[in-house]
Amino acid sequence: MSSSDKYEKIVDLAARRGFFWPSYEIYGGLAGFYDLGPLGALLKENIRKLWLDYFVLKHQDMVVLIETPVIAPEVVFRASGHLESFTDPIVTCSKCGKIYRADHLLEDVLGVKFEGSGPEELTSIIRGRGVKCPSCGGELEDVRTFNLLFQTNVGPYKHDVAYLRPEAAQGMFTSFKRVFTSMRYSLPLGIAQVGRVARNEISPRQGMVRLREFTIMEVEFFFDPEEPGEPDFSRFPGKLRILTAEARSRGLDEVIEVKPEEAVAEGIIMNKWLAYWMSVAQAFARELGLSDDEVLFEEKLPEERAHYSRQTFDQLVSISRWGWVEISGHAYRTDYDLSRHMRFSGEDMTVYKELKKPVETVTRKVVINQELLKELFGADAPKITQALKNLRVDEAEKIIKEGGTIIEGFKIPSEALRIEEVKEIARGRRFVPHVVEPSFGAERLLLVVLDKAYTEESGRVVLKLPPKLAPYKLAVFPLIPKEESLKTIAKKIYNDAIKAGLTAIYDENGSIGRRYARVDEIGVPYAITIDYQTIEDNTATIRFRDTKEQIRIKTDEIIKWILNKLS
RNA sequence: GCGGCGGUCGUCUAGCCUGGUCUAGGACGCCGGCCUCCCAAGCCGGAGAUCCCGGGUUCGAAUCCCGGCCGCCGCACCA
Repeated sequence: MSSSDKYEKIVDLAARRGFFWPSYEIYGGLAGFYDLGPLGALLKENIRKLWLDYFVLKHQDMVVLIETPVIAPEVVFRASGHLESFTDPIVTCSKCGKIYRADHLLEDVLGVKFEGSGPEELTSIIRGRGVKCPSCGGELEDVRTFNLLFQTNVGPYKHDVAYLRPEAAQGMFTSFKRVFTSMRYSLPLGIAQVGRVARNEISPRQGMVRLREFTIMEVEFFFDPEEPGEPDFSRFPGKLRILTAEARSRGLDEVIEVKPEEAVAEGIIMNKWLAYWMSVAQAFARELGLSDDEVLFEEKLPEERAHYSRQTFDQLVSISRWGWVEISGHAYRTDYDLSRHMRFSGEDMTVYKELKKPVETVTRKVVINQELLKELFGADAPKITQALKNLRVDEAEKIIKEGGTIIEGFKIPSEALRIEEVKEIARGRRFVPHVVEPSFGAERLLLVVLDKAYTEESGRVVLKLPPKLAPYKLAVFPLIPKEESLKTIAKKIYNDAIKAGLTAIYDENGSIGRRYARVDEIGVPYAITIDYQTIEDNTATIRFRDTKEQIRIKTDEIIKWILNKLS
């Protein structure tokens, strides 16, 4: 089975059995949009729960979950930098149809920087300099902007422009103060969110891998850059496989294996919290059915990084058809976002931290002898004071040493200035927290999970999903459906399973083999069969999806047994 | 966005070149019945197709032509 075949089969299975399919199919579909079916919705929910466990609940002493809107006013994305950095000026060749980044094209041709120029400006430069398509020499069309943000309006007035968020992060930044105060002012603090985001990709292909609307699972982790605290690396042990930007820029694909704390010590990962959350991401991937050697952290090159990031690692996983696919991004966003929101909103986003010991600092200050100036210059004194006010200590010292100076035609004696030492006691300090961000795409994880779980056994599909992720946990079958007593017992077990909070399937249709095959195909890990022996001794068989083995167990212990297996 | 190829029951497909015999055939799956105490068994019956959408040519279009949508491949794009 080739890699492409396998992908085709997964997509086929997904549509046939109800994991996912292209949206709006009855109207011909819409590129970049997918529906999740009954099984897909359950699977995604289980992935979300697992993520929540790893990134929030296991860290609930420092990470909290919030929810913010999908739509945000324009100013948020002006502050975040997305309106600038998410908008590309592009120009199309009217002859061959090739599309170029207009500013990059002009940079290449004319050797001058044009970043930040508007489309009209760029168009007139193209016309004025007679720039042609570098590929075919054809005439270029007018420059247009392409923005990956989806635009909309709030309320009836067209000028109230708003955008659909391309990441959940901005909600965490704009509500940082609220969350921080409600969490009693403690750092480090992670704010997590699961939500829909939208990116107007120019040309989404790759099916479920690149969507125009998807679910992001994100943590913005805030910490004090000077005293970041110590992550407990022993919680998620193991090595990370890293492909550094340095190696990539030299054209190498040497993957190094290091413990996260060593990667920090060796300067490979810039920040210890960034490294810590990467180790959590690795452990999370393991639970999704990925072995450590199937996961790779690729450091992005400076030109590949988002505008807000100082260092970024993509967590890559190899799947059939598409090869290495990014399942999460790990960015060191520094204080970029909070500082920008401070500037645009005027809100103080700094955090106050008391020093363990107040620090006494001695600073030297320039003191102006106002009395003397008044005496000497009378009404002109304020003008001179104004001029002297901005002197630095070293400049004032020089004037004193040189016995005075001349300002605006007035001779200033050295006695007009003196240097004083001032003691200041600092009890705390204010700073803008720094942020590292682990960010996952839920639908991609769903595809990765299916890809890893998909197997075929003599022409039959067996979806070997980790039981925790399986949409349905058990199936219950009466061996001989026309036998009422078997049906009654089977239905009772099915109802007990539902009462216990499990997802279960009851099926009495077709031969037993067919029923097993049906549930294997959708990854049900345990199948319970009620046979004549059940009537005699109250035992039923549990059949395992992956091994086809069966064990016998008391019917009233089945639910407990399964719950135990899933915990 | 550009170029190439493609789109027929849930799925895979026959038919398209060479228009009518297509009220669109088959297989698998699905549903009902019979049979069967354990891995897609068999038999009987049934439901299921806007032939991707729109327009054109023609007496007549799944079939030929044009436009669109969607998918795949290449180029471009992908913070």
